Amino acid sequence: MAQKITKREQDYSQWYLDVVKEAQLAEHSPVRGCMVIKPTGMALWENMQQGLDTMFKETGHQNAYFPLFIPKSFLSKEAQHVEGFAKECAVVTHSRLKAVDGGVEVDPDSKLEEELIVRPTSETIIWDTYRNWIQSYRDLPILINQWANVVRWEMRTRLFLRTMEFLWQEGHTAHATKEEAVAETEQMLEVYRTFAEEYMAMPVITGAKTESERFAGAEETYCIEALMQDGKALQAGTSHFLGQNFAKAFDVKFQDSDGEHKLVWATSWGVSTRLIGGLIMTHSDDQGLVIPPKLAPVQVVIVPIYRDDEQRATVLEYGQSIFDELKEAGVRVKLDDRDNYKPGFKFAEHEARGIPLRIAIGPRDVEKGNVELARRDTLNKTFESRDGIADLVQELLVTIQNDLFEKAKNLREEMTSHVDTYEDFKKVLEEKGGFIYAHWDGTPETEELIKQETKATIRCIPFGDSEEGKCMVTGKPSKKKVLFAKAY
RNA sequence: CGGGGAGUGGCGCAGUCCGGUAGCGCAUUCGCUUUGGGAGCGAAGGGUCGCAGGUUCAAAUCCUGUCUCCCCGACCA
Repeated sequence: MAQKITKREQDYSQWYLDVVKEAQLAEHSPVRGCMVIKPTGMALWENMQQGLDTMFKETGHQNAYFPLFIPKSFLSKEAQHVEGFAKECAVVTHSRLKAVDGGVEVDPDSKLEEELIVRPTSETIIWDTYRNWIQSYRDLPILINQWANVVRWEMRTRLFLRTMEFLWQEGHTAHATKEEAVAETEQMLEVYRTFAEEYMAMPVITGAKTESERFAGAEETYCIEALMQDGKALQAGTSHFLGQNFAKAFDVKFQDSDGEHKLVWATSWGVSTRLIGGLIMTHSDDQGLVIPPKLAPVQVVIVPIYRDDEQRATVLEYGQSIFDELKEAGVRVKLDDRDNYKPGFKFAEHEARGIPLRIAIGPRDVEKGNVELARRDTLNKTFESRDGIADLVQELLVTIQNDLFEKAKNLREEMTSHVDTYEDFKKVLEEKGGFIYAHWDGTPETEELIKQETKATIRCIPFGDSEEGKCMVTGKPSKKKVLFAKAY
C-alpha cells in the first residue's frame, strides 16, 4: 500500500503537514504565511464555530462586527498593548495603484493622511466605540463577540498553528465592577475548557499565565493548555481580565447608581483556527486525520462494493436505504457512490480525512442483511446487522467521542511528570518531554533563565490544589507547582 | 534576521556539472477489462523551464541581477 503520510516517529512536522494535505483541510497560498482553507477544513471550522457560538449565546453574548482597519493612532493609546503588537502589524499606507507599462505600482499621490493598521486584535477599535455606547451603569454589561480574521506579521508560519492571517473569535466585554469582569473572564475560560474537552475531545489544563506570558495590556491572562502527541504544549485559548487599562486609554466611564463617574472594567477572550491544529495533533495517526464525531463534517460514510451493473444497482439501493435511515436519525452521512474509484482507494481516502465511521456494503451483506462497520479511531472492523443500524451508529458515535477523550487524557497523564530538582527537570525534558510540574520562585528572572537554558516555558500557573515547596532553581519558597513544557 | 533547501505540464520530480528536438511518475480525458484495502492495458491532451538582462549559430543548462516559497533557529495565538 502506498503510504502518502510520513510516519509520526519518523518526522513529526512532516507528518503534520501530510495529514493536513491528505485530509484536504488546507494548503499553502501564493501569499507567504497565508493558507487557503479548503471546503473540508472550513466545514470543520464551521462546526467548531457553531459549537462555540451556541455556548457564547447561552452565556448572554451577542455577535457584532467591527472594522478590519484600525487608525494607527488607536494603537498608541495603551502602552503595553502597543509594545506587544507593534512589531507584527500590517500597515496600509496608500489607497490605490496606477498602471505603469504593463504592470502596476503604488500611486505615490494616494498616500494616506493617517495610516491604517490591519487589526492584529480589536481591543482598540472596540473600546473606542464603547466610549460612545456607555454613559450609565444601565448600559452595562456589554457582552459582545466578533467572528473575524486578524493579521499578525509572523516570522515563521505553520498551517493552522501559526499563519499570518487567521480566523478567530474575540469576545470583548465591559463591566461596572471588577468582580463581574473577573467572573466573566473565568466563565469564558470555562466555556473554552468545556468546548475543548466535550467537543474536541482534547483535555486541557486551565490556569493563569505568568506576567511575562500575559496578553499585552492585560492584568491577568487565563488559558487552556493542551498537550500534543509529540510532547509539546499548545496554548489553545485565552481569556483576559483587562482591568481598567483600556477604559483609561480610551476614556470610557459610566455614571454609577451612586452618582459617581467610574472607569469601566474589561475582558477579552479568543480562540482561533489554531484549534484545528490542536485537534489534528491530539487525535490523528499515521493513517491520517481523526476527527471526534461531534465536530466531523461527515460522521458516517457508506462505501458500496460491487462487480457489475446489476450488483451496483442492488448494493446502491441497499446503501441508499441505510443512508436515508441514518439521515432521518440526524446523522451526518454520505453515500460514496463514485464509480471511478475502487473500494480500497475510498477506504484509504476516508481514513485520511478522518471520517469517524465507515459502513461498507457488498452483495454478500445485502444477501445476509449485514453491514461492515469500521471505526476510524481504532481501525477495528465488525459485521453488524442492518436492522437497528441507526441506533448502533448513534451509540458508536458517542462511544468514539468518549474514547478519543479518554485516550488523549491517558496519553497526557503518561506524558506528565512532577520533578523537584532542576537536574530532573532537564532530564525529563530531554528524554520524555511533555508537561512537567515543578516549583518556581515566582520571579521573571528565574522563568527567563529556565527558558534560555531549556527552551521550556511556564505554560500556566494551574488552578486548584496548592502544595508548598522550594523553587527547583533558586531554592526560594514556592506556593505551588507550575506547569512547564516546550510549546508550539 | 541567521542557517539549509527548492523554483521545469495540475501535483511530485529528473534533466543543469559537460549548451544541441523538454522527459518521467501521479493526476486528467476516451476506450476496454476491473471493483471486499490505494486496479490493469491501450490511446490522447497539457509546459514562453520563477522573473529580467547578458554570452552564444544555439540556453532549462553558462554569467549577472532579482523575486518567491518551504524547512530549522530567535519572536509569537
